[in-house]
Parts: sequence; structure tokens; C-alpha cells
Amino acid sequence: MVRSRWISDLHWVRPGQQDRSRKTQESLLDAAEILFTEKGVEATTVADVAERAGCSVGSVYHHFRDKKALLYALFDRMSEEFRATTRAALDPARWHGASIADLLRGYLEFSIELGRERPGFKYGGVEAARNDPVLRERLAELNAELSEGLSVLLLERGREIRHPDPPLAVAFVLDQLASMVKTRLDERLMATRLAARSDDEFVGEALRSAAAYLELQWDGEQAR
Amino acid sequence: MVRSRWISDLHWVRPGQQDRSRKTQESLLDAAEILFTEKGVEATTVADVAERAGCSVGSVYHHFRDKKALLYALFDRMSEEFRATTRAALDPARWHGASIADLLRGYLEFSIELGRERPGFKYGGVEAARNDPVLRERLAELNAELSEGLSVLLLERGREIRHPDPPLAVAFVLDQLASMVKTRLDERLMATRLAARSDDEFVGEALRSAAAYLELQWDGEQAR
DNA sequence: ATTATCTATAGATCTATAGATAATGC
DNA sequence: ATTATCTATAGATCTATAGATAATGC
Repeated sequence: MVRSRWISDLHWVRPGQQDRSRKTQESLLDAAEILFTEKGVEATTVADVAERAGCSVGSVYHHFRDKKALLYALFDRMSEEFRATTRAALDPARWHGASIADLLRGYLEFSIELGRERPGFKYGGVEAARNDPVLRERLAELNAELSEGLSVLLLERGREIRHPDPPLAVAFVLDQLASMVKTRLDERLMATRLAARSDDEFVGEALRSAAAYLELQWDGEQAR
Repeated sequence: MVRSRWISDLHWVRPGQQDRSRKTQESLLDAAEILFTEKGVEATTVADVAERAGCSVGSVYHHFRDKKALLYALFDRMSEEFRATTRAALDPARWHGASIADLLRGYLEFSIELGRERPGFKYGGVEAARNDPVLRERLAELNAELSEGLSVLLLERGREIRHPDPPLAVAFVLDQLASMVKTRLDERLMATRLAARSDDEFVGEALRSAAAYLELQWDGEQAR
């Protein structure tokens, strides 16, 4: 039986068999991650990616069936990293004894750092995914996983919340923080009035806002 | 002296001299607004715009020097509408006697409605502007104008605010509401957990959050 | 007579492939 | 012998123009 040289019939990626092959493939994905994020997928030509990766156009098509396969492979790679990072971050053992305020601070600092380190992530994921229904769907799943995990951790600490509808309040506050981080990380958005303030100040006010909205009570208060 | 037939040397738009000319031009801008917003500027071809507007490609180039001129003209048209609408909305007379909560509710309902009616606006303006430095700059000015106006109205009512730093708090809360509305209006973003809730519930919680964060006090409380 | 529109196409740009050349590892 | 890379280019797509045709308003 003749097996396809490609991993998938839909979005073919050739599995590299030599070391240099895998290296080239990684360079291509690295180049694509930067260019796709900076200029968008459409505005980036296959020649741009090849040049940045230091190889030829022909090489790109040796590894990836077409431009879309390159995008999908990049998305896969980023998904895996994102998933691994958030799973580690959500590990309950890591948060034993932490308050809601601790959790939210951790979440904020985590998302800001992730977005700064890997611009491709921003918050809410690859810009590229916005115009492709399949990727959009998968992106939604990734974000849902993070949001779910955080929700559970927060609701376990529901005693701290005096807002009359904790599930609604938790959903709201997570959306709120995510939106704000996303806006803050996207330097292409209009410079908002808050952009001039430091990250510390931003995180501080965001926490103050969340605490006030959730009507958090700390342990001393619980006994009253 | 031979005068250019174009309004500007940079982004030429031919001033229509017959009625049907102006009509075609409007149809082209209408078509561009929809297509550019739905698919993005790059993914939209000049032929797409012409077809949607019900005219030929040649006609597009009779009215607009090139594709970029069409984008700029569209941006101009939207800027003017946006400016007129927000100026009317910010008219101090309109808000005489209103509390901060009234103002914020007005702002939220206004932005949601505007974004729904004219998808090109969303919140924060034309998607197209994101990849063009000139438009990005002008978009920032538009948003700054709205944000400035709102800030003034809110700070005039500073007595209601018990947050220790009212200017910071107002900047923060305006950014917060803008980010959330933008996220909510962009159906291409991942379906957040809040997406299932009604607009009323969304506005209600957003106001509750803003009031708690600003530590608003109403008149009855001021006297204490 | 002038302005607006259409059809047809030149020219530029980009994706993807064919075929030749170089490197790797059994 | 197989795998990876490069060069050169065919084919598709898109922008923009040239030149012919139709509509408008003095």
C-alpha cells in the first residue's frame, strides 16, 4: 500500500526525516509566527516567510503543501504551547491556600507576560484565526478551557463572593479582565488613556475593580 | 492654470458633477464598508466592490484613484458620521442633571447600538485602520475626542466618586467599558461565557462593576 | 461638449510546481 | 539511494488603464 507522504489529507505537513529538515521547518514556523502576527496572513507572501527563515520558496513547499498548511501547522504549535502553559498555570496544587484576589492577580500577570513574550498569542490567540472558521472554532475551545479552569478555581472560593449571583459574576469578571488585557496588549489599537500608566498600576486598578464588583470579603470579615 | 481633477494629490477622489455620479460613489462606499468590514481590505478585490455596488471595475477607478483612495474616502465618511454622532451624544445640555450612572448607561447603550447598526464602526473603529499607520493615528484622535468628552462630563460629577484618584479611576473605567463593548460586538472573537447573556444583563453588570469600582455615592449618601 | 460608464486587457504580484543540484545517512 | 534544497517559471489572480459607448445638461 502506498501511504501518503503527508500527515493529513487536509493540511499536509511533511514529517522531517533529517535533522536539518526539522530545523528548517521550525525556522519556517518561527518566521511565519512573526510575520503573520505583524502584517497579517494575507499581507505576508510565501516568499517573505522563506526569506525570513533563510531558505527558498521551494523549500517552503517541500515542507508544507500550501500556505494554509503552514498557517495550520503554526496554529497547532501555538495551541500546544498555550495548552501546556495554561494547564500548568491552572494546577490546583499551585493555588492551594490562595484567595480569589491572588488568583486574579496571577491570571493578569500571566496573560500580560504571555502576550508580551509571544506576540502571536496576544490575548485570545492568533490574529490569523479570525478569518478562518475552523481555526476560530478551535481558538474558542482553547479559550474556553482556560476560562473553565479559572471559573472552577474561583467558584471553589465562592464564600469570598458576596455578589448575589456568583456564577454570573465570575463569568463577567473573567470576560472583563480578558478584554482589558487584550486591549492593553494590542499596541495597534488606539492609545487609550490608560496606555501611559504602568503595568503595575493597570493590574492594581483591575484587581481593585474586580474585588469591588465581586464584593470580596476577606477572612477577618467572614466571621462578623 | 491646469487644476488637478482630484481633491488631494495623495488620495484622489473625483468630485461627482452629475447626480448619478454621486449615487454611484455612495454605492461604492456602501459596498466597501460592508466588504472591508466582513472580509478585510486585502481579501476584498476591487471587482468585489464593483459587483456589490452594481457597477463596473472601470467605474471604481473613475471615482477613486486607486484602492487605497477608496479606503481613505470610506474612512473619511465614517469619521464624519462618528464625530457628528458622538458630539451630539456628548452635548452637556443633554446630560443636565444626570448622574455618573446615567452617563455610563448612556455611553454603553450608545456604543452597543452604534456597533450593531454600523458594523464598520464596531467599537474603536474600522478594522481596516489597524494596518495603516495614517488611519490608525486618525482613529486614535477620534477615540480620544470621545473619551475626552466623556471624561469631562464624569469629572464634573467628581463629588459622586469616592475612589481616591478620580482622574485615574475615570480613565480606567472608560477603558474598561470600551474594551468590553468591543469584545462583545466582535462576533468573530471566541464566544465568551458572557456572550449567551442578554445585552440588558451585560449592561447591568457593567454598570454594577463601574459603580462599585468608582465607589459612587448617591445624593442621599452625600449628606451623611 | 462633457461626464460617466462599460469592456477588454496589459502589467504586476503571488502561489505553487517542475526539474536540476546538493547534502545526508545507510 | 533518499531526502532536502535551490532556481526558474507556469498559471492564477488582482490592480489599474486604454479606448469605445452611453447618458447628461448646457
